[in-house]
This record gives sequence, C-alpha cells and structure tokens, in this order.
Amino acid sequence: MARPKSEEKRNTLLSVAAQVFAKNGLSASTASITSAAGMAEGTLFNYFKGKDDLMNTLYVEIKNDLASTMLCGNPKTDSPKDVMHHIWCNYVAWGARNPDRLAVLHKLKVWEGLKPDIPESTTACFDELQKMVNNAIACGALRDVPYEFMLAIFASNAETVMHYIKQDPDRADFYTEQGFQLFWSGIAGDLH
Amino acid sequence: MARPKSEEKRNTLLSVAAQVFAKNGLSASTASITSAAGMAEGTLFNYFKGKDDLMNTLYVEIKNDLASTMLCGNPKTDSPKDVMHHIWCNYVAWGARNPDRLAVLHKLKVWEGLKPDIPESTTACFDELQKMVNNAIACGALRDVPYEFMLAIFASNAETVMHYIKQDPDRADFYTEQGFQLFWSGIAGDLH
Amino acid sequence: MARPKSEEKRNTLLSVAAQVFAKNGLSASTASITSAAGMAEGTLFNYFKGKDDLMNTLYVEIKNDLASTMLCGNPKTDSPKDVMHHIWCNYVAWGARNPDRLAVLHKLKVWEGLKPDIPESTTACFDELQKMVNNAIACGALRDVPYEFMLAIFASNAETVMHYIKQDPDRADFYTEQGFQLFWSGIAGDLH
Amino acid sequence: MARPKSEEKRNTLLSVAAQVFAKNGLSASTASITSAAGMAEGTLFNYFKGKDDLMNTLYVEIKNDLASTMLCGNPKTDSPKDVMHHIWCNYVAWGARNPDRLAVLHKLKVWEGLKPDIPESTTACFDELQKMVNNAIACGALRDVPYEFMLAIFASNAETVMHYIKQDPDRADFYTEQGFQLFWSGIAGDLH
DNA sequence: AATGAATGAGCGTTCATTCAT
DNA sequence: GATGAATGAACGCTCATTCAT
Repeated sequence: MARPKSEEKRNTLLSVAAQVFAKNGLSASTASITSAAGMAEGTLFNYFKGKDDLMNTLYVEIKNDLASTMLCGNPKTDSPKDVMHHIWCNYVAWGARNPDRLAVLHKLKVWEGLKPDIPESTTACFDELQKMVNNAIACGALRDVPYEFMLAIFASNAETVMHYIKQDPDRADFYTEQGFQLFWSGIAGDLH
Repeated sequence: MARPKSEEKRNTLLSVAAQVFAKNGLSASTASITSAAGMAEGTLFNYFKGKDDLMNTLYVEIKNDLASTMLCGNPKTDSPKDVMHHIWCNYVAWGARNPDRLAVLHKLKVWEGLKPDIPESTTACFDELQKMVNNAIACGALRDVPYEFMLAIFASNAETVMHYIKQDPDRADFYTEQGFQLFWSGIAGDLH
Repeated sequence: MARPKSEEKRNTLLSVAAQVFAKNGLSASTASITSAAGMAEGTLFNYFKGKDDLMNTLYVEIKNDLASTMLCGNPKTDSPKDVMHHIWCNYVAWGARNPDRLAVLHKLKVWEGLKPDIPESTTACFDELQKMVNNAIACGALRDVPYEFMLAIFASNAETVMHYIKQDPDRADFYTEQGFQLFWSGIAGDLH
Repeated sequence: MARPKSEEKRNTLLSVAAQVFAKNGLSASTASITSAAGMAEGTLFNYFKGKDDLMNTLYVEIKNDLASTMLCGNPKTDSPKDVMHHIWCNYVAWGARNPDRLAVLHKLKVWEGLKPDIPESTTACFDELQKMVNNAIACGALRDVPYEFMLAIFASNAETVMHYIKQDPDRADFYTEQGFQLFWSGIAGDLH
C-alpha cells in the first residue's frame, strides 16, 4: 500500500463533523467539515461514500460510544436499582461531557435519510440488563411494563436531565439524582 | 404583509408545509410546498418573509395548537392528579391524531435557525397549572421538583408514549395509562 | 402566466449550445453555454431537464432541421435520379451552410447517453422516397439493394463530400457533383 | 518515460482503455481503466503523460493496427479491382472482429483534443496503392477523382457496411459484397 | 516501478428569492 | 394579490493528477 488510509483521519473527520453539525446544523457543507479538519474537500469522500454515509456512520458511532459508556464499569451488584442507577449516571455524565455529540444525536434522530435498522446492534449489549429487568418484574420488584417501553422512558427522562444540566451545569448532581428518583419511583413495583 | 388578504391561503400554506416537512424533512423546497398547496412558487413569499419565517411561524402555530388542545375541556376538579391526567390524555391524543405536526415539531426543535424566545406565549396558559402544582408541592402531595423540570419529564414521557402508539395504535389506551402511571408514581409525594 | 417561457430563449439556448459544443466538444460546461447565451446559469434548467436533455433535444432538433431541409423544394419529376440529386444537393448544401450543426451531429451520434429511438420520427418524411426507390428497383432502374442500406451509403457519401467542402470550400460544386455521380453510378441498375 | 519497463502493461492499458471507452464513452475515468486493467490508479501515469496522451496514443495505435490489417496478405495481382476488393474485405473483417476498437475510433475522430497531424505515418503504407490508383485513372480504368476523396468514400462506405454487419452478423458476406459492388461501380471508369 | 491516498479545481444541479407581468 | 421565469450563490461530488511510501 502506498499510504494506508489513516484510521486517525477517519476519526478526525467524524469528530469534526459532530462539532460542525452541532454548531451549524446538518445542513453544514461538507467543505466546512473538511476545512475545519484541515483536509482537502475531496478527502472526505475517500473515507465516506458521501455526506449521507458520513451522517449515518456518525450516528452509529455516537450510539455505540454512548452504549459502551453506559455499561462501562458495571458494578457487582444484583440490585436492579443499583444497576440502573449506575447506567443512568453514566448516561447523564456522557451527555454532560459530550454536548456536541448529544446535540448531533438528536438532530440525526429526526433526519430523513437515516438508514433504518442500522441502530440495534447497540441494544445487543443490553441483554443482561433485560434479563435482570424481567426477573425483577417477575418477582414484583418492578412494575409490569414492557421492557422496551421502560427503556424508552429511561432514555427520555435521562435526556431531559441532560438538557437541564446543559443550561445549569452547577446543579448537575441535583438533576441527576432527582431525575433518577423520579424515574425509579415510577418504575418500582409495589414491594418497594 | 402583516395581514395578508387571504387568511385561508396562509393557513393552507402552514398546514401543507407541516405535511411536506414531515414527509421530506425540513430541507424540502419551498417550491414543493407551494406546489402541494396548489399555489405558485412566489405566493409563499407574499405570506411569509422567507422560508425561515415560515418555519418559525409553523413552530409557534403548532405549539399553540398543542397547548390549547392540552388545556381543552379542563375538568372541574381540584385534584392535581386528575388535572394532570386530563392534560396528559389530551396531549397524547393530539399526538396520535396529528403525527405529522408532532414529527415536524420534533424536527423544528433541533433546527438551527429557530428564533430563540419566540417563546412562551404558550406557557402563559399554564399559569393555573403551575399554581396548582406549587400548592401540591407545598402540602406534600407532589415531590419537591422544579416545576419546569417536572413539565419537561411530563412532556418527554408523553412523547415516548406517542411514539409507541404510532407503532402499535391498537394498544393506545394501554400505553396512555401505563405511561401516566409511571409518570405519576414518579412525581407523587410521600403522602399518596 | 407571469412571464411566459420564451420560445426564443429556448431556441437561443439550442443554437448557442450547438456552437459551443462544436467548438469545445460535448464536455463544454453548461455554464459556458448560458454565459455565451447571456443568461444566468440556472436558466438553462428552466428549459431543459438537464444537460442530457439539452443534448438529446439538440440532436433531434438538428436531425429534423436537416430532414426538412433535404426534402425542401421537391422537384416535380418522376426520375429517381433527379429526385435523389435534389436531395443530395440540399443535404450537402445544408452541411456547408451549417458546419457547427454538422459537427455537433457527428459528436452526438457517438455520444453515450443518446436516448435510443428518439431518432426515426424523421424518416417518416421519407416515405415517398422509399416508394419511389422500391419502384425503381422493381423495374431495374436501381440495383437491388436494401432501401435502408442504400440510404446509409447515400448519407455517408454525402457527409464525406461535406467534409471535403469544409476543407476546400472553393471546390464545393465539384465535390458535390463528383460525389453524386459516384453514388449514382454505384446505385444505378443495369438498364441505365 | 519513453520506453517504460513493461511493454506488456502498456499494451494492456491501451487495449483495456479501448474496451472501457467503447462501453462508457471517452468520459470514462482513468480510474475505471486502471481498475479494469487490474492496476493502481497511478500506474497509468507511468506509461502516459496524462489522459490526453493515452487517448491520442490509442488513436494512433488503432489506426496503425487497422492500416496494417488492411494491407495484410496483399495478393499478387495487378488488377486494381482485385487489390481494392482485398483491402475492402480486410477492412470490413477487421471492423467486424474489433467492434470496440472501431467504436473508439469513431469517438476519437470527433474528439476535441485529438492532436492534429499525429497524422498519416499511416498513409505511407498506402503509397503503392496510390500509385496503382493513379495509373488506373490515367488509363481510364478508374473515374478521375482525387485519390484522397476516393479513399474517403471507400472508408465511409466500408464503415456503413460494418455498421450493418454489427446489427445483422448473419448477412455479413452479403453486405460486404453488395457494399463493394456499390463502391466499385461508382468508382469504375467507362472502360469497365 | 508500483501504489493509492491526497488534492482541489471544476462540474451539473438545486433552490430561496426577486420582480416583471 | 398572484404568478412563475429569471437569477446566481452554494452545494455535493468527481476525477485527473501528484507524490510519499
């Protein structure tokens, strides 16, 4: 190979694209991305088939980043509440640390052109969580709610929290804990 | 141009724009909107300063529609739970009835170019609700959570419900009630 | 209508395109055409779906022009030789008068992207000629050669003549007559 | 770069280029050629100064191939008719055997960018033919027509024949002979 | 000599907006 | 007021060419 395609350049493009899209919207030009990345306009197309491909790739990349961050450092505990609290905190902290990536994620989620069915390689990682949740439901520790639905509420509540933290970063911990308690109280079964 | 001749044409443009934006994204051309509305390309600019203006106007219009729908038929009851349940149901039903407008609302919310502080002429309508909530918090009927924050959780949960209803319309009632219970259990104070 | 699409502008575009293509090849940019026509870049696309459409339209337009020119002023005579001589002269004279259009015709004929089956609306005009040729063959006045094949030889010989006239315009008449005699001697049956 | 290492690679490039140009037009990318040839993009530029050079070289190469094929196996006869018939058949047979090269030749002939006067190293081979023709004209065996002009008619008629053979290969012999008779009858002097 | 990633000028096309009718 | 042809800046993308490896 004359010069191998550099993984680093690819990553730079993705991360710069996230910043540019966050700042200027998805309608930001590919030229503005390559220029911000210090590359020639054409270089982007060596790494991605087109703008669409870049955007879809970015979507997957952010979702994977988020998913692995959420599960990172899983505590050795059998308590569903503790496990979910851990994940919750990881989630919210990631959002606070990566406001650009979070913003882009939201934009991409409502983007026409998002390839369907890219998504759920992600959720595979959550198998263990699902098992735990189902067990907890069976023994009455959790309200009998569809797993997917619960997860969606979890996510939307967490993102509401992130939204508030972005506007008022000083009270990050407050919102994080308040939010989780709201979620948990809603979800917890009668036994607790 | 403040009060154009035909209020009807203006409304047609807004409602057609919502459909077109929902289907094809905010990048849909103004020509595709006027064409779908059976008007000439230039006509749009007799009613709106430009595409941006159309979009901002549409955003406000949808938000106002939603707000007034939510409060519509307010039940004569002092129970915060009943009041919120009533609003919740109105909200969810509106979303189920107006999937296009809901979709556009989501797209516009993450649109760069949304004029900030178009704002909350909307929330004025919710003054009474706010008073009720604050009273409920004071007497322990509701968890002590910032009003705005609670509203945001309320909205995001409701929208999660709408999302599920869109995919599985037959279980609309189930999701509506499950969702509200989750929300209410989370929000309710220790007294209940 | 606000301003009707002007047939004149359309014709200007076609004729300027022929000149530009003749001079710079089919790879000439659409911008170079509109600029030479004194119009804005976008205007071309009001009149043609795209560059391909312009080129296909131009091809048809030139062929039709040529065909009607060839048949123009048909002499009242029953002699196949006289009729073909008349057409031959019209053909060659057109080529000498319209070197650009002739050049573009040649370029377009070998252009990938030429829509198939556009062509032969043209040949309909030649029905009478075909009848005459077939009669002449039947009575031995013309060699028994497929009509289409004979026409093709006719055309290619005529274009060879045009080619020579372009390089040596002073001897136009000489080449025209020489060429026709070559063609006619080849095609004539034994009776003549 | 005059004599690159691998003559074979150079020839491969030329012959693959002919196929690709025939199929996709002269606007085919250099990358598509090298890729079809199983080489790296840059390799083409080790053998040719640029795309233009490749195309001009290809033009000359095909013309030389054609010329030597036409004269190949020259029969020991003094009859101009037999000699021309021999050449005619070689010509037509070459075209039927090499439709791609024939197609490219036509495309290149109308290509802007063809270097003028690459020229007629080719025609040198035809010196003997020219002598024979001039003699035949002098003694009345051939019509008194400029040699170059006669050659052009010869070529255009032959190519018309090739065109018909391409569409109807089963009647190749028929068209070949019909075509030659047409040509010869046209060209022959009064003595025959 | 061979490679292919990097380059950036140039292209066809779109589209919000203007304005003559 | 309604129209839609005219406009031209801006875009995504291609591709011949270079050159570090």
